[in-house]
Amino acid sequence: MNIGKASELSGVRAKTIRYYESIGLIPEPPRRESGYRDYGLPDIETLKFVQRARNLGFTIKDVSDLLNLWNDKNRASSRVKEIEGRIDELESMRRTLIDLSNKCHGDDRPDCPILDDLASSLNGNRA
Amino acid sequence: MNIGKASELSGVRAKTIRYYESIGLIPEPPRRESGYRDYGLPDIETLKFVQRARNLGFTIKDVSDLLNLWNDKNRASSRVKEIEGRIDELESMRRTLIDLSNKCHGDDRPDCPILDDLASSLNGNRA
DNA sequence: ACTTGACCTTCCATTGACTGGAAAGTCCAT
DNA sequence: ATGGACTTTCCAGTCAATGGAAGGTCAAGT
Repeated sequence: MNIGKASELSGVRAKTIRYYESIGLIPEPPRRESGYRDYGLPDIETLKFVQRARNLGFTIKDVSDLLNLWNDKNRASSRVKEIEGRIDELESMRRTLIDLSNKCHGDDRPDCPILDDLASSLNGNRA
Repeated sequence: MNIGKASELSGVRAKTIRYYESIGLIPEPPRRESGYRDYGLPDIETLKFVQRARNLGFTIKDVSDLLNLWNDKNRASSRVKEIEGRIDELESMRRTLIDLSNKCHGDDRPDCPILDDLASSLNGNRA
């Protein structure tokens, strides 16, 4: 598939995919006759993983290490699934906090209702 | 206290503290006769908060919003304590993953013992 | 009083991780 | 065969720091 599709499926901008390739974080995909990059489904998984780790504030170096680990151990250890699950949780909490700050912006009431949303979302994650 | 002490207590580099001040993320502290910045304990709390949020991948803009929220609602809502607790969890998980990738570096065994550490640390967080 | 070394100041340059835009090539539907 | 949406490379700009130079301050030691 073309870079545009890969971008759409992975959630990583085409520009950023090329950048990740340029710094060696992800491997160079094969090219078509035209010179267009050609990605497969495993590449999408890798890109998603990178995306999630970067969103959580890991550096490119960190991600590179995590990626090696993930490639080595993935499909061999079910614990990697746990790591992924945890990353999912981190992400959703992060988003919750961002929503919180966006929606509550300018709302000075000490009992801002978004805090209720947050509370239930947090309970949802924990329970 | 001087910027060095503030840096030590907050975990934010002196350089970065000045930078945060320069972009208006944190207020300008009073100066001594010498021109030295003079910080108090509440400033340390603010810096710690900023530090934690930045480590989790929030942008400066996000942090600025979260900081407002935190200032407004803090000491008024116990739910902010929940947010803080969650941020603590996020941080420790993040560190666990970084340790994982550092320590397992070069270790190809499919049963890398660090994964055991991770598993128990994750269980510790969940239970 | 003077020196030494660790601190502080500002300012400017550089880094890391993108992001935007130009200029040009490719693909495909009308 | 033409228009529009894709793709390519390359170079410049942004954001969030970080490094380093040049110089001022402070407390301790001699």
